[in-house]
Amino acid sequence: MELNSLLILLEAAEYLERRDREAEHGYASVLPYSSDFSRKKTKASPISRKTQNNRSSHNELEKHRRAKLRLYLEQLKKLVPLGPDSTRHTTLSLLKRAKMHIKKLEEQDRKALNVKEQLQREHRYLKRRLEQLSVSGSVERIRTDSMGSTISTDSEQEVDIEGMEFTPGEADSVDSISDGEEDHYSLQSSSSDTSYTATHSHRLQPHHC
DNA sequence: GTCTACGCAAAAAGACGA
DNA sequence: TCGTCTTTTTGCGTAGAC
Repeated sequence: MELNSLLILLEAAEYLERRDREAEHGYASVLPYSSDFSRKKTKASPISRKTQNNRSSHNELEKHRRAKLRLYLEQLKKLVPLGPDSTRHTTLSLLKRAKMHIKKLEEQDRKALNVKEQLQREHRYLKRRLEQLSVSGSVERIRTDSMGSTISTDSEQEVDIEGMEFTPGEADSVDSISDGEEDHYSLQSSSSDTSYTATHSHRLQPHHC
């Protein structure tokens, strides 16, 4: 359905709601034509054939307009979950439901956006850490090579995880991400030459800039 | 300024369930 | 029968074309 039509229908719903509310409270409804509340139909005077033709064509147009409205309402009915009590729906109840449905979808959208941003932040942080680790890993390798040491291997990298902080939310999401991948964050030396063992099971605590 | 087309709202009439 | 909702008819306002 066209967005414009939906918006029109929602405006109509709000207008009807407002009118109902105000009727309950006993004050005049807000009409688009605020200066012309007392627009009454005058008794028809004898009318010419031309006027009659105009009237009937106008009636016909009005019929088309209502048919279009009905069509939009039918289309809207297919889009809006009506629930089990879908025996009888008035135009007003359908429009109210549509309004609620749209609000619900907007809320879902907002939440999904938050999660997405959170994951993007985590991704950026982990990428940075990976770069840092690969840089410090090669520096360490160069250092140990020049000293002739055999302590460091490719799988042995000291990870500086001090001073890294996650917010509770981020920590949780890291938890969920690293489930079953605990050894990504727990590095253990397996050097056979020495008894050196470095186990880091600390929770990662990144700083946020 | 007039004409025309269009849309909206009010009132009346019709339909329908409790 | 009464209340509520929908449909029909009609008058009015407004924008655009001329």
